[in-house]
Amino acid sequence: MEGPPRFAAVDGRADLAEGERAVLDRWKSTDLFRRSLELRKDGKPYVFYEGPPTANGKPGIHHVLTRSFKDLFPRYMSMRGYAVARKGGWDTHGLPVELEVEKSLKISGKRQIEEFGVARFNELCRQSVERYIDEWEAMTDRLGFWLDMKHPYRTYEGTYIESVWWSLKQLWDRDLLYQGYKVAPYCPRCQTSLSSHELSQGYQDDVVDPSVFVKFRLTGSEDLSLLAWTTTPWTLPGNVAVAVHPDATYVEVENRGQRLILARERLEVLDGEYQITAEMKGSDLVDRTYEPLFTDLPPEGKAFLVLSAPELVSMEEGTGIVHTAAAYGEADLELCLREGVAVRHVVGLDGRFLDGQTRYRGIFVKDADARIIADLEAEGRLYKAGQVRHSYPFCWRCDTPLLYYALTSWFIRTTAVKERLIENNRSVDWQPAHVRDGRMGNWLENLVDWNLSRSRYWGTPLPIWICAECDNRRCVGSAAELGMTAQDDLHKPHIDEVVLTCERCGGTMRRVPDVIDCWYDSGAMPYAQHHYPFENEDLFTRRHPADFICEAMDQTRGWFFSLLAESTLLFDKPAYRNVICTGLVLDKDGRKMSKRLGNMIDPKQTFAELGADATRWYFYSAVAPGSDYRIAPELIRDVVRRFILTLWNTYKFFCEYARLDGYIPEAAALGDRGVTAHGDRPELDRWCLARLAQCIDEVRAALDEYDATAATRTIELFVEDLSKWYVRRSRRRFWKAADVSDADKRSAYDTLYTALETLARLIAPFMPFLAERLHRNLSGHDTGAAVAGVPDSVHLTDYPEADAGWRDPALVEEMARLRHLVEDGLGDREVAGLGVRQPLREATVHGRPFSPELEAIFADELNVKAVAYAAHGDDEHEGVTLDTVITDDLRLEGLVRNVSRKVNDLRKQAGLALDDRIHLQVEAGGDLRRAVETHRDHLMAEVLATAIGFGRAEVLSEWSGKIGGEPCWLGVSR
RNA sequence: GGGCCUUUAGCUCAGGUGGUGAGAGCGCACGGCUGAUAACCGUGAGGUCUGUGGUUCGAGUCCACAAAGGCCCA
Repeated sequence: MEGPPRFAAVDGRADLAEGERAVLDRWKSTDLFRRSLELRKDGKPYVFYEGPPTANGKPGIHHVLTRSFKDLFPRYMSMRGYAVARKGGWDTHGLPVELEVEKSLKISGKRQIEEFGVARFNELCRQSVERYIDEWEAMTDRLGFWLDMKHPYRTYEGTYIESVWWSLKQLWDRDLLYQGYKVAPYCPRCQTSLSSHELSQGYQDDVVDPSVFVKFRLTGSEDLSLLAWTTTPWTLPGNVAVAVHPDATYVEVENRGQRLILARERLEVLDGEYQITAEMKGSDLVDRTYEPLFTDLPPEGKAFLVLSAPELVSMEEGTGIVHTAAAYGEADLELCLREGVAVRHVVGLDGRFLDGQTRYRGIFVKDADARIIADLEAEGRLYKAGQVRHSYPFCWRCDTPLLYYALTSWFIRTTAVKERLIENNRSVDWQPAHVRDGRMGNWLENLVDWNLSRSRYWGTPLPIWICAECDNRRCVGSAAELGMTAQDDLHKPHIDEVVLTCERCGGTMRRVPDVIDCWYDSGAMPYAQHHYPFENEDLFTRRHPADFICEAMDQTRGWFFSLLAESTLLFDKPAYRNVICTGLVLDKDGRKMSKRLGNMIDPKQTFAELGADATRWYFYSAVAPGSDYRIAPELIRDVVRRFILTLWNTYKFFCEYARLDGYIPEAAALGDRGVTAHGDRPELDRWCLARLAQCIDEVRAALDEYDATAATRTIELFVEDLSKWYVRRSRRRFWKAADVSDADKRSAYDTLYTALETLARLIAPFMPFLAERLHRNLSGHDTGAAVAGVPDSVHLTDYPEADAGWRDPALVEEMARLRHLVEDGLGDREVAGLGVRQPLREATVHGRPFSPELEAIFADELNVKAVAYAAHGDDEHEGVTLDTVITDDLRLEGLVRNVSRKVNDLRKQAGLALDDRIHLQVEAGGDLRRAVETHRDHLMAEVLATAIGFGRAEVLSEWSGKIGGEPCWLGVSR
């Protein structure tokens, strides 16, 4: 013994969850997160952006998934010496928040919100977004995710809104912000458009609607008409064009005295006999004009002509000629805007025809269908009318049939920078890689202008004021322009009371009542979280773009896009360089988690039962990023058993023996003996360090490529090798009764210590708690014996770097060969029916000779006295053959080994300590007695006996039975 | 309707640029070993690599189509 134990005793049970809580307490009481930031504050910045969640719902296991990755890389880079600020943030605006509040107030719709009072309503929204903030913080904390939640950005703060206003003003000044039309599903009773989420709730099947075939008479021809089909006759007064497929074949037919044009593929819609009189391409029809069906509200500008629209024309139904009402169909509007065709409404916001539409003025559109059909019939414009059953959307609140209706909206001209967006996206490293040109790339290729405005209440107000007199428009880029500051409440309804004077005519300017899409808020976080450009210009410049972000796959069109778009529009840069998209979290059967199926996993429970480390490790190692995660408690439990406990037990093994022997790792503490020089270590130890070096190299390479899966699997393999080969092969070196100054024992300690100490740092970013426990004890902090300068936390250390002297690929390969040959030999033993306890004379390796040290390992594994080699050709498989002749000597050795095995069992049963010495009593006859006598010294050493007596005696623990066919009694006492 | 992803052993997953008999862990069966750790070692059973075509001397891998499931967008 060299002194008091340097290492604290290690519990047999790892008790992971309890250990994690203790580590958390220590982190808190020693202010560790702050200290870790302080330590690296002069390092090169590594920029991480936190994608803000909305805290109006409880955090789920899928949030744990992304947060695990969000923690990993900042921790890794911090250990690499980078300064990694990690500012938390909350997304606070938006329709989901409003809907939650509506629900809690038991009100619904804009009218009722206005009656309730927008000021009170928005105040409730503000409170509601923090409802679950405690749970979010608790989850984040318990996971070990180091994120500054004390100084988060919130998208509702005045400073944040002001930065957003600044950015919109930038766009305004460059003519990238404009007012236009957008067709949306619209409820005329609630007088609001619906989001796609609301829309999907309101579909009804088997809705009966009219099916109408209408004749559009070509200009300059008495009786030749284009035949078109629609299920919404009320949109016919709004008709401005018809669309054809330019590549399809169209025919002119005579049918029941009428001359019609339709697609050849759609002739089946005709009733009765017909005769084809001409054939043409769709493109031949383009630009032909026709006579309008209704003339009482003529559009101003180009209208009533045939347009080419391959995306609009289906050959599955209808006639191949599509009636186009610009204001009442999304694709219709897009087409008309593209072709410069006039867009005008014939229906008001209440769903009734406008006064100008004299024939149907004031009639609700759906009620006008029958009259319109009758009028067309009377005027000879109807080919036929019937009914169809199809699914049609209704308002989920009031069951009113929804209208597709063009509303005034404000747009960002994202299409103007489409090429830059595509280029910037191409510079991003996506994980998984296919997202870049797949999901994201395709989205960008089909980019449309960003519909920015929402006619709602709880959001960043659109900072545009319009003069009531002269229609002059002004975009405001700061609070100061309004005589306000960022500390004022810039939300509705207060902001709506701010009236400006028109610079042009002196008239009154009022704000457009809309708020903006909350996705724009989230995409503004790189600059708005720092109140740029009003403050922190330097800070923003250094922290843009981000080096790393991570969110779930569904953010492609969400945050991933809003970040990229704003960064490109404002700064012509990508917003992030590396991004990990995680897949979904599914249950074990691949089903989505839902309350209904009862297959939800509560993170709190998982943490309490299995720990955050195991959960994190599962997410890193289970599948490649981007794939879906199937998750169940037993899968995480498997991580504990297979990996964590293996590591824990190796660590425990080391500490137990190191305490017994008084081992101290530091060279300085050992005077002139020092740590074992690399060249003096046995080959097994050099192999262990070579594997360690290989592991470090691979882990660093994987993390540098943001491949957590490869990194964790590499570590798993190393821990397996360490425990199941290095420790297994080295056990006797630790327990042999030699002083720790014994060079071989010292080398074993030095090697295992190095492996474990390095592993603690290697796993620190992945499993911050377990790593901390290992580090604190191995560094001596748990016993107060730490050497000066060794950090009290693993998270203040540097990430491991492989020692060049350790690398030895040839040795790694040679050991792998040895282990394969051992397998082969053990297989042979089984076939021969010879247990491994029975020594054999010789094994013959058909292959290259081993070095003497490896040969000894090989011989010991196979329990053979000697190893011979036989030549074999290069193309043959290497193999082992055994000499299975058992001599008398060999048989006696086998018997002794059986005795020592039994005695060690008795020691364990008697509860003796590892280093307790015993007195052994043996009663046996014949060969067995002879064997014990012959190998007396060997046996005593094996079982730590100070004496062997023959015959029965009073003992602590005893056994009787047969060994090698001979009756035998064994007893152990102190 | 469009885009993308997934499909390999009972389960969870690996299988760069196509190359001799398709892998790991868990589970199962058998055996061995153990002061070897909620163990360990060995052997074995278990696969039409979702299907159908194609390219090729050769396809789990490349191409096309199809099926099932998933995500996003219409």
